[in-house]
Amino acid sequence: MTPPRDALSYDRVLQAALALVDAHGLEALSMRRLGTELGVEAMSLYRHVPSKDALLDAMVDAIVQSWIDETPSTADDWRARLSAIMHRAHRALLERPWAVDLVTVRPRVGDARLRYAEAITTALLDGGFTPQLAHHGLHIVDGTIMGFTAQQARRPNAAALGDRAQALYDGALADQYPGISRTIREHHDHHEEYALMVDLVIEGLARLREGRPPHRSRSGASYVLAFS
Amino acid sequence: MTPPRDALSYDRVLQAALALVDAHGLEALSMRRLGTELGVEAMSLYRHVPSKDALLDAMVDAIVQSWIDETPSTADDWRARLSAIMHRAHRALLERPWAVDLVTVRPRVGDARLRYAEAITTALLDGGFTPQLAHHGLHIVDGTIMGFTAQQARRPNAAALGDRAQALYDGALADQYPGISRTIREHHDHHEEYALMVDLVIEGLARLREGRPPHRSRSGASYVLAFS
DNA sequence: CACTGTATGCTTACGCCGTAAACTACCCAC
DNA sequence: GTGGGTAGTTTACGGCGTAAGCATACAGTG
Repeated sequence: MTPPRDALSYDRVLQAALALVDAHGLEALSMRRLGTELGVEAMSLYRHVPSKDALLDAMVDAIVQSWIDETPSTADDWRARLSAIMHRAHRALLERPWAVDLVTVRPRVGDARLRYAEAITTALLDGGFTPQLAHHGLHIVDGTIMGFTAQQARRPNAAALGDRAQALYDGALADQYPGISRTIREHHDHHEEYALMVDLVIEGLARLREGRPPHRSRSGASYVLAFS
Repeated sequence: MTPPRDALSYDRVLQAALALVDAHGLEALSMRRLGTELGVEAMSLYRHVPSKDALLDAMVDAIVQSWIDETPSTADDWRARLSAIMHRAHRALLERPWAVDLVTVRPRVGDARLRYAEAITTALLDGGFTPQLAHHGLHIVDGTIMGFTAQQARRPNAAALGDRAQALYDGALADQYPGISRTIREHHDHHEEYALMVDLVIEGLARLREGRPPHRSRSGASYVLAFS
C-alpha cells in the first residue's frame, strides 16, 4: 500500500511538536521525546525536518499565520483592521503562552510573519499614513502585540512568585514598597487591560497621523531631551 | 594569607558571567566555560552560586537595578519621571541586547525589579492616578519598556534576515507585499522611534487619567466589541 | 606542637541534549 | 531478480547542568 497510515511526514512531525508543547511546555520539546511521542527514534525525524531550529521556526510561522487568516476586509476603517489583528494575536498568544517565548525570541521572518507585517502596513497606508509613519506604526503595533502581550502571558502567577511577592500581597512590605502595596490587589483582567493598551496605541497613532509633534508633550517639554 | 587575590567569590562569578556574555553572547555562558574563564573547574563555581538559574536571575537583577539607580527626583512631574525610567531602561537594553532575552523571558521578580515597579507605580500615584489606573499603568509602562524595546533589540539585522528580506529590500516582492515594499526603506532610528512610543504611551496615560472612556475610540465604536 | 573542623576547589560520573555517519529493511521500476 | 531510492535505526561524539565524594589548606583550640 501507499505509506502506512502512521508514516511520518513533515506535517505529522510539526503537529506532534505543537501538541507536545501544548501539553508539556516548551522545555519538554526534545527530538528524542518528540520521537517517542511519534513511536519512532529521534533520528528518524531528521528525514522530514532539517533541524530542531527549523522545526521551531515552522511552529512560529504556524502560530503567526493564525493571527491573520481571518483578516478583516480591507474596506474597513484602519482602526478596526489594526484592532482586529491586535486582538486576534493577543487571544492566540494568551491561549498558548509558550508561543510567546518562541515568537518573541526568534527574529526569523517566515512567510506568515511577512503577511502579518503586510496586513498592518497596508492598513496604515490605506488609513492615510505616510510611508514614514506607517513604518514606525508597524513597529509600534508589532511591538505592542509582541511585547505587551508577552509581558501579560509571562506575568508570574502568585504561586511562582515566591515569598517576597506573597508578602507584598499580605501587605507585609507596605513600608518598603508603599506604591505596589496600594495597587497590587487591584482587579486585573488581561483582556480588558490589553483593550486599554490597544486603544491607547491606536489613538496615539491617530494623533501622529494628524501631525502632532511626535516627541513633545502637550506642555511643550521634550522628555527625550529632558532625559538624555 | 587571607584568600588569595584571585579567589573566587559570588561577586567575581557574577561579574565574570556578565563579562563573558557581553563578549560572546548569552549562548556562550556555560558553567564549564565560565569556569575556565576564571581559571577554575566548573564545579568550583557551585561553592558560590547555587545554580546556573540563580546566576541568571542575579544577572537580571543587576541589569534592572541599572535602570533605576539614578531615578529622578520625586519632585518632578510624573511624566518626566516615567519618561526618565523608560529611556534609561531603553538605552541600557540596547547597549546589552542579550539582556533582553534574559529580562523578558524570566518572570522571576528580584529586589531590583520590585524597586523598579515601585518607582513606576509611585510616579503614577503621585501624578494623581487612581490605584486601579496606576496598576494598569504599571503594566502598560512595563510592557512598553520590556516589549517594545525587546522588539527593537531583536529586530533582525539585514545580514541575518535571509534571502526573502533581501529580496524585499531590492523591491523584488513588490507585487506580493506592496505595503512593506513601500515602507521598508524608510529611515529608522531606534531611539527616535522609541521616543515616539514613549510619548504615545504617556499621552495615552494622561488621557486615561482624565477619564476618557478607556476602550472606546473618539468615534465611539468599541474595537474590543467590534472584534470579539 | 599536633589535632581537628571547615572552607575551597577538583575529579568523576550520570543522564540529558542535538545531530553526523553508517547501516538495515523495504518497496518499486526495470 | 536486481538496482536504487526511501524510511527508520544504531551508534557515537561533544556538549550541557549538576550530584557525590575527595583532596588540600587553613584557622582555632588544646
